Amino acid sequence: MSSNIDITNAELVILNVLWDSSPQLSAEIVATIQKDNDWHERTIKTLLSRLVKKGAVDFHKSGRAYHYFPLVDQQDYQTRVSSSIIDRLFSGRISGLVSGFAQQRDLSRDDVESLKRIIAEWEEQQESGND
Amino acid sequence: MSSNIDITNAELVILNVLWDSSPQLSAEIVATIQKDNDWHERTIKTLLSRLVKKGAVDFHKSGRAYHYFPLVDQQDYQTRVSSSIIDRLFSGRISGLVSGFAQQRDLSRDDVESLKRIIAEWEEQQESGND
DNA sequence: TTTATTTGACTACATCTGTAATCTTTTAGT
DNA sequence: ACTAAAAGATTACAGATGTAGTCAAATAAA
Repeated sequence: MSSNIDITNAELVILNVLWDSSPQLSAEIVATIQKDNDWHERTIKTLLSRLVKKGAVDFHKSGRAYHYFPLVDQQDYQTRVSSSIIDRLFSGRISGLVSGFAQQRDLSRDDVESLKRIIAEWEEQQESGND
Repeated sequence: MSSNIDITNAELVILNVLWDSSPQLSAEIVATIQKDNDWHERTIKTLLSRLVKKGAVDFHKSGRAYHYFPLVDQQDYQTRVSSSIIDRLFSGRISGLVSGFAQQRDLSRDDVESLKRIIAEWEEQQESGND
């Protein structure tokens, strides 16, 4: 329901940093991002501003420092995007996604453990919910 | 490695139709798409042209009829996109995607069966490949 | 208080995307 | 052979996006 905000690929990089830890100063965000991307500081600031303008990020200022934090929930956003991908690319079948992924980039043991747990939970629910 | 072509959301709708069945005449494609979307015929033709221009789709003509077919492999494209999503949204962990999906939109029995099979295959491989 | 500096706000601009209208070519029918 | 119709090719155009430069405001330091 909440926050049907569209986040672009570039903006997502910023959001990921804020989801990882927040609030953060823009200087910190810039530093973090420049470890992996060679984006100009101004570019990062622009993306930050756009995120603020579209309501995905906000800040409170104290003195000259602006502390940024995300307004969109990471889980919400993740499920929204992945649902959309699964629908548009895999006709709504998540197993298609998993099997494709498994073929291309081996699953890790952790992945498999997590998947098992998800399945176990699903099966418990079936027993209680169903007849 | 093959076909690092970028497909936009709108173009993907066209490609899905062609992946479903090909070759198809543009009129057929238009008809199929207009069942679900209310896109103008010209819009659909434009998207088709763009797909041709970027090498994702081709056609052979016989008489006045153009028979379109996809050049990019569906599996390739699926894994490429989903890998990218998993990396950018879930730090490369597919289980995050599955569990988010499972929470929001119940898994089907088929999904669970498929997931089990994928896990079973993975485990077999572990035994043979690993010590 | 004046100034230098830091930080954000505003502006810029080419390319991509969604959405289509018009022009042109080819072919089926007369 | 000519003409109408069908299909694609070309052109259009506003808004989104990636990528930054410049302007302005606020604050810390002198």
